[in-house]
Amino acid sequence: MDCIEYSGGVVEPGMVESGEVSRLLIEIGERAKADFGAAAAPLGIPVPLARAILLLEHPITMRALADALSYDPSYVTGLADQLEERDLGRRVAGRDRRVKLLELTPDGVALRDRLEESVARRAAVVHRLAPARRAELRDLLQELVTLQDAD
Amino acid sequence: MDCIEYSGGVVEPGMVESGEVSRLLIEIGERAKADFGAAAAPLGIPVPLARAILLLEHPITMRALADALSYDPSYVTGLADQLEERDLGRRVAGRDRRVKLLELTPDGVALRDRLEESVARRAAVVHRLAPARRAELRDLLQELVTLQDAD
DNA sequence: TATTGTTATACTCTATAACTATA
DNA sequence: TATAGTTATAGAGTATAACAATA
Repeated sequence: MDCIEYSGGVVEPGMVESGEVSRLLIEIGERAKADFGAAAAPLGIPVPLARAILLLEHPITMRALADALSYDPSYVTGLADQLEERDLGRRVAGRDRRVKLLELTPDGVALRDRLEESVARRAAVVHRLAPARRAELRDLLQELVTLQDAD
Repeated sequence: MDCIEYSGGVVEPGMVESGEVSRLLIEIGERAKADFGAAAAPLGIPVPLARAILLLEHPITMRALADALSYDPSYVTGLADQLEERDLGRRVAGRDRRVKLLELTPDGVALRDRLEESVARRAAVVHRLAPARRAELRDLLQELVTLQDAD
């Protein structure tokens, strides 16, 4: 037969590799986050705020930002507060008066550029891969995001 | 010319993609961790402990475990305590009497099997990928880990 | 009734610093 | 002197629950 016996039951082929891939994604995600933090720290920006800033290329709903970052909306309220305190971003009213759009100030845009550059320069984990392999990886990750967002 | 101008300076080709890949790795890593947590929660195991258990296929030094998990050794002390409290693992003396090996008890091994099965089954993020693509991804991630461990 | 965002709060995760014991 | 592990503690990160306003 084509299945694998486990003490807990029977698993379809392909599932075991899924577990392996999950473990690797978590492990490498942690390392990537460490690199990312090291790139953002000199600019005085903690990781969650830096992640938000990079997503603010266009104005975006607080809720949409929460979804994109996989954060609870209540946490995004705090991030938006920090952006305003630092004059990096502001809330603007949407047409539906329940929603608030978040957008970067000129200072925020400038910081975002510096952040992008710093992150790209210090992406130690990724930088070791040969360019062609890096492109393959980007395509796979992009596919993964797209597949999940389709739900 | 072959370079890209940034407000902060000039960046070599390939670096920008590195930043993009870093961002994707963090984003997907978070989603993978959420799936992982959902798989471990029914077994009563928090994420950091679950990650440790999956790495304990063979007895391993506390320091080696810390490195593999990218945790500070002081944090691994706490994880080892939790394993012992739950009778899932124990510390055993090494030949060098400074080091302690961590190994799973029979209960720990049983739990590890169930954990592996549950994680594989509920790896929602990864499961959407076609098997061939999944294999490519695994190879790339494995390459990434190997490259970094070579330092 | 469902959705957006906010507040207050508490919990989980993780590192730092100072220490002990062994090498 | 350098390395493995521990202790105590503090800080960052994140979610939960209850709520207000709008749809």
